[in-house]
Amino acid sequence: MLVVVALGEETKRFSQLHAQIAGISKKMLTQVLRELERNSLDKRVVYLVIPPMVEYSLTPLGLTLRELIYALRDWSERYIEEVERRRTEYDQQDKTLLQEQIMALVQQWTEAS
Amino acid sequence: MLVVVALGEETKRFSQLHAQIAGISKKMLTQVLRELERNSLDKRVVYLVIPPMVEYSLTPLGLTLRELIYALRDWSERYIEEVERRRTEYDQQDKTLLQEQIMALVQQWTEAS
DNA sequence: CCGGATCCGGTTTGATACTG
DNA sequence: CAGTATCAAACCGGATCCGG
Repeated sequence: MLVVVALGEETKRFSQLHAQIAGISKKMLTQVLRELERNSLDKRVVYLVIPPMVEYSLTPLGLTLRELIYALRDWSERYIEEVERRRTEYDQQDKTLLQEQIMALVQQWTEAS
Repeated sequence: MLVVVALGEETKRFSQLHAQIAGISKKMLTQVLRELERNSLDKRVVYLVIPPMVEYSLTPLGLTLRELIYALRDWSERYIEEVERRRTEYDQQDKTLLQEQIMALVQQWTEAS
């Protein structure tokens, strides 16, 4: 998905994509690009020069999918803060419950001794 | 994702969801539902009865996400055939190449002997 | 009925080195 | 530059048993 976003409107080279997508390995990038190509979502053009040059671009089909991915990205950007806030609450709630359970155990122990 | 679609508009019980989503294990369903709950995308209501009864429903936030998921589902339904057709072509192309390579090897071998 | 806990094989991934 | 090859490590996801 990030790959489709990274491709954007333009044709890009392998190393450009690799630099643009933080933390992806060459292996994974290759794998994803090949799979997209297989599904005809992107196009791969190899120039027979030295050093090698390979360009990737979205197909018309890929472009239609990109719109949806943009919508997802916008949703994330809009709600990411709320989700993270809620998640923190949820996790702390768990922590509170755990504390209560521990306190209960301590109490039982003190009563028993 | 399928879980969000399955939840739809209504409140549903665990076993309903489990029956509705083909091939998901209880473990996975539980895991997904808990993660969604953690991100406040669904709500979990436990009734303290025997046998247990647990109901799940989408939160307002979850409802906004559901719209996007519907869009993705529609995209899939619309283009799935094209993608599969292209994929088949792509794979057969590979097979053809492989055959050519094998033929070339056979030729070399027959020439050598 | 709705899970939690544990084990366990298979897939995926990262790291590293290498190549035309 | 744009990958491929190989191996170890991490991460699932399923199967099974248990428990309120």
